[in-house]
Amino acid sequence: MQINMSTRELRAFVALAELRNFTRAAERCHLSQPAFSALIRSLEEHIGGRLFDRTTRQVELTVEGAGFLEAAQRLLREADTAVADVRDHVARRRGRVAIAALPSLAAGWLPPLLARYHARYPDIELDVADVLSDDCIARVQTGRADFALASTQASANGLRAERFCADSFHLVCRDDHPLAAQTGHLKLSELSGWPVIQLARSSSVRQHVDAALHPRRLSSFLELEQLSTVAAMVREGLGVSVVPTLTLFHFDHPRLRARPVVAAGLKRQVYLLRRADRALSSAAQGLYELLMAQRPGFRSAA
Amino acid sequence: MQINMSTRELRAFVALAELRNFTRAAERCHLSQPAFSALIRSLEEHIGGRLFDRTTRQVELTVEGAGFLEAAQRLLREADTAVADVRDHVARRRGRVAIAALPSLAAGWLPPLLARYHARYPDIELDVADVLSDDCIARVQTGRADFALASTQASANGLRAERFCADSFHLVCRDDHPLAAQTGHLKLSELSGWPVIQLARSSSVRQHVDAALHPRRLSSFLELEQLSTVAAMVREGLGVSVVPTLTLFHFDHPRLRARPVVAAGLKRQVYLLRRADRALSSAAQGLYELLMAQRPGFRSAA
DNA sequence: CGATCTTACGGGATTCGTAAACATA
DNA sequence: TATGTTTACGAATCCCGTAAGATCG
Repeated sequence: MQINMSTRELRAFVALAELRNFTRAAERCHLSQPAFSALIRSLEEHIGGRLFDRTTRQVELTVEGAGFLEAAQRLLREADTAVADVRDHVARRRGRVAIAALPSLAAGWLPPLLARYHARYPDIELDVADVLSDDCIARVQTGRADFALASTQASANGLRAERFCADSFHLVCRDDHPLAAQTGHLKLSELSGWPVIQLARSSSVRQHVDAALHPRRLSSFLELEQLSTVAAMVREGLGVSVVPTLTLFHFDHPRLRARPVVAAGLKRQVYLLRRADRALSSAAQGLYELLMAQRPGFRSAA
Repeated sequence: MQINMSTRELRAFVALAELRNFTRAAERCHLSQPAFSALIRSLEEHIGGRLFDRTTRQVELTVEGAGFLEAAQRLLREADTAVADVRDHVARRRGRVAIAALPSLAAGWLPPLLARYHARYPDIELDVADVLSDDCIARVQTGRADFALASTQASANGLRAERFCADSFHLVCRDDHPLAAQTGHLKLSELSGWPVIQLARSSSVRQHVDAALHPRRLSSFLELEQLSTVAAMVREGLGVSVVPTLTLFHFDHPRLRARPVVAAGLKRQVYLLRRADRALSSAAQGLYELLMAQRPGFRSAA
């Protein structure tokens, strides 16, 4: 037979067991003494036996009550920590957020936002996977990431996608390059003939550029994996490159110039992907809200 | 901040977490669905955050709620076992009784009563110390025995004594002994001249006999520790002895005769000793009541 | 006789169930 | 539209505090 028992009853029981005095135990529980007495009596009735031997002058635990005291104290401790735990998680005093983001976002735009999040919730563990789109999706699907910022929509597969931001592209070249002679927008056609340093075909950046040019192709003589390497090559004058605006921080150098590129369809959409069947944890929700409030192109690129 | 939380709230939470459906979870808790809904809401308010993400069509644990679920299930398990434990002890389904009793009582009169107690409460552990009075007292004082049957009053020392029974004495001798020629009561004076086999001076039996005779003394030529040895010696015709009535079972033999002894003050009082500051456990109380109901000389010597 | 627990009882808060409103697939 | 949750609300219950009563040292 299962009983209804409240922490208040247990606290009353423990107080009386420790103080051996109804009046003082009632005070500790912020109850009138008769109310406290009734509480103890009801607990004893529920349990089906005396927990205390009492006269008007003396209150003592029964042998059975002494056994219950240990259990009651342990139960109270555990109940308190259980509640404190969930409160901590809800209040973001503890917890963990795991996200996945394209390297181009993870390296440039994300860090200052993560810093702000960490300053606000210093005891939340952060796990950022700077991986390509496919891995981003896999991590969200398997629950290893709470959400992801990637450039594929992937609306199927139990994921929910919402548009996060749109990233345009820039030409980057050295200041002594002919294309650096002008400022302002650049048409893709102006690139023809110039050697272009590109990223590997597996990267979403490269795929966007290729798709925008189709069926034309840039004259590429060098393919690299990392944008930072691309920047170094451009600095050496080996060629120019076309990169998303959000990655321009890689090319922040006195001798490098950037010009926006205009081309139909040359726009990289970034989506925020999350599981459709699961709500975000409080900690993840906090990061989500911060990212959404600071999404590039909507208010201020942080 | 400590919260009031009841097992009913926890059970409701666990039911909803498992069934993911308010209506069915309410049924399991024997509540109307709106009442159940209010219960969950109040639990969430106390905790300060959502435990479930719910629409009218879907109920899912939040990440925080999932963490709380484990704690809630553990808490319920422990609360149930704690209550079951104390109930078992109160109901004498489990427990332990330790008593101390004079060897003369422990060997003859006590065993059938213990057997009855054990038949009634088979899962109560029994611990009987068949020791002399001083040890009986010490065991009760130190808590190693719940109560004791001994022949010293020992009203001081934090013990409470109540008269248990009075034991008279018998002469025992072999059928060919002159004292066996008569039946009926025997005066102590009739013993003079006959060799008497006695117990050691440390035994309460011997002390009673000596006190009753004072300042006379029996002609003792043989002192023994155990009554069973006394019986063997008497059977051999080495002498007679004077022993408490309750120990006559040692002398139950075809060739042995027993005659009641009349003498002023030759009466052994047996007291039940218990700690004054402590009530008996339920298990001990059960044995106490059985022993009191069956005390020798008050109704029937079992 | 004084300190302390229990009982009695009226008032207030809590909680229940029914019924209606609301929301989502 | 059907299923299922929330809101509204009157009623029953529970629980508290004051005051009187009982009990033990």
